[in-house]
Amino acid sequence: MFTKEEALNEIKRGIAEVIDEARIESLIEHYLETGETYSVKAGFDPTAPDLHLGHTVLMQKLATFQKFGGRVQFLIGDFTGMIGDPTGKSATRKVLTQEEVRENAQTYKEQVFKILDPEKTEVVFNSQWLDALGARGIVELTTTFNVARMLERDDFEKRFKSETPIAISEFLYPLLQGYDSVALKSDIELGGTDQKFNLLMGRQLQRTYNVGKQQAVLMMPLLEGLDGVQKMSKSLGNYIGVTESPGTMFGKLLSISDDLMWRYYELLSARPLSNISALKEAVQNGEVHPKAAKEALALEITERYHGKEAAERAKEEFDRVHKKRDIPTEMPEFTFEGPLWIAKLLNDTGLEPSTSQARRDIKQGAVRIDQQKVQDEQLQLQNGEYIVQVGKRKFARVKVK
RNA sequence: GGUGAGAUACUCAAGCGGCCAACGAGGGCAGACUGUAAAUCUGCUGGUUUUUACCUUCGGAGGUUCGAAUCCUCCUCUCACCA
Repeated sequence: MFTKEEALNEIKRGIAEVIDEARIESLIEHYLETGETYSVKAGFDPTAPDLHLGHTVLMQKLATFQKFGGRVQFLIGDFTGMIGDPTGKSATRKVLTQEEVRENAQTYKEQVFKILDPEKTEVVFNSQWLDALGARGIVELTTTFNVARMLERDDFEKRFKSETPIAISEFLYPLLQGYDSVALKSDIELGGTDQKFNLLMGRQLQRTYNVGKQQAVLMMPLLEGLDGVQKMSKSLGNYIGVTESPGTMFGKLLSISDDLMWRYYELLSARPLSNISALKEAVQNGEVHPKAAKEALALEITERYHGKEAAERAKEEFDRVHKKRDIPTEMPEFTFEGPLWIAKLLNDTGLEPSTSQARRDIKQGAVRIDQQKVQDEQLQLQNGEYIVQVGKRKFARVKVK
């Protein structure tokens, strides 16, 4: 079992903001006394899920709640997805078919249950109750709120002042998301900091609709990407996707800076806080090498998505290439007709984007054949098998006939 | 609707008739150093085996000129101010 303090510490770990902490406290107290669980809601977009570690921060927090008596309401916003959360960028959204929503939900489940306990998770779709709401229900819902309050939302306010159009449907989004909390009678809702307005709406509506309780709200920060500065996102290329290969995942995790490592420990690791602070201390006074700490993190995360064996193989492979300066066991293979100019070969194998770039790298001593630096940029490869390498990471096995 | 400013390589940003494949910064790649990194130092960063050369690039289309990213005309788009 656990103590209330333990639970609260883990729950508050890494969070950006909490509203109504007292309520969370009493929910946990109640659970400890009576064993009665409570519900924790989090909503997700039904568009194609391409999850990266940034998304998993929220999942991790949900998993924490599951450890401490929480029941997760994993909400897929298939109805609200039609509107799209109003960021002001894209006004209209493609409406997904039933089929697509189901497929995406399936993908979510596959990825999400690597973190969440399926026994304590309920997957729900908001079309279930929002469809039933009907025109009458929606009109009623809109009477509970007024435009002035709606315009308090940051992005609405900005857009209104700058006279950027706001569709009426966009006003509906926060209301509908809030109504989800009414329908689900959630005790707690989790979301990103950007969701604050919507999350509070849930609280407000629960009171208006006399649900008999008001949800506490917990907001998670956005995870920094590999560069340690900007938020992790696919478009910035600083992400680690949960479906990436074990080798790639391990390598990327190991390449983050030491500072960022602690942030990742805080937000992504399943280790208890006490364990992490002990580790941090050990690193600070030199007992544990920072690299060892980073390896442990990389192993933990890689293992979560690919299993223990694959994670360990990824580590061995990484050590082989980087520590021993050896060559990897597997690499792409090519066969060409010889004789072949080295720069052309580099270009043809995709190791270099152009022969010009290849020449530049040869000049710099970045290109190796069978571990030997290439000096002559005019080098012609004759028949044989070679292992060609550019920089530290790019390899290919080449057969010349 | 009117007036003014602008559109340059991945991004920002110089250049304002030849010395421009285009200053500089960021990013990226590579080398050294390491712990794999980070920090630091160095090099490179349109393409092409004619590599002290050639070809294609400076919003688009034309034009002036021996020669244009730079000047002229039209077009498209962005921003600012006025109404």
